[in-house]
Amino acid sequence: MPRIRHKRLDCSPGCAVEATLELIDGKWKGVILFHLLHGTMRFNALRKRLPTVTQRMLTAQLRELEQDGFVLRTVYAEVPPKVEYSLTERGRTLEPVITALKQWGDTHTRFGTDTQRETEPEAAPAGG
Amino acid sequence: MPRIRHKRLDCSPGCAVEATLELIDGKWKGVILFHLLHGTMRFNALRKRLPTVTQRMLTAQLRELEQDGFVLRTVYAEVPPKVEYSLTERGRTLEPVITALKQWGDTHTRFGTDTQRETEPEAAPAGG
DNA sequence: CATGACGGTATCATTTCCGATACTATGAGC
DNA sequence: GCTCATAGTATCGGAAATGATACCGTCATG
Repeated sequence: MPRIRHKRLDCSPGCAVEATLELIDGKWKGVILFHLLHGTMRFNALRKRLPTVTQRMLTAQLRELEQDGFVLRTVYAEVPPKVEYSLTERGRTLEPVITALKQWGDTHTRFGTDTQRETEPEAAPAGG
Repeated sequence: MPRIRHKRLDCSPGCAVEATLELIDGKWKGVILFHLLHGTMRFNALRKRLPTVTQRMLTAQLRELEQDGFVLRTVYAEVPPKVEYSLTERGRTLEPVITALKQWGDTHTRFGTDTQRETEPEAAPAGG
């Protein structure tokens, strides 16, 4: 259970902030939750949304999210395998949080573009 | 700069979510921001609010927050030293985010009590 | 001189995170 | 038998985060 970072959340009232942060932290959870907010997705569909995540990591994050009761994992007895991920009711309660996170990012970071404009020289680090 | 976790935020629209998360992540940033929302605080005052944080960590988190433009560090030329931390305007823009985090925590975790009150047998799945 | 208060900094060791790669299982198609 | 597709799992190694502890600098007090 690598998700436990605080043995004791001794942080007075602000504690609730940390408690929440701890649950949705983890490098990919935020985005996963965000995508799942829009509907059920299969494992590989999720992977396509997260181009740089490894299979191992995606699985790990999904498991933790499942453990925390945020996502539901549905396995279909088919071949090839089919596994769907969706939010539980508890997972949906995170919507305002994810939304706040998204909105802030949209307004205050350079990632606030839903529709990538190809006319923008985004990442163009001179390689030499 | 230890706070960079994603080399590339290739996560489609949800990217903004991660971008924001990255800035307020860091084990203590959330709580620090929360406390600073209520007003300027001195270093040791902050420490008292975070009983389990080490001096080293608190300093580190504060520096990152400062680097990211969220907090303002004011040093007074006195002895013994006096350093005050307060939110910048940019820092205040995080208020809705912190609030959403706090509210979710208040409602869905056992830390939702300003005045410790364990009369709430929260539905704890994964009973370990 | 020694101690205390305040706010740090430096160093060391451990824990945890995360990526790369390889292996598993099954039915379809050739 | 070989390859493809899907969804994982197992193992190894390097990087980053975090904790513990000791040391720094200054003025006041005794």
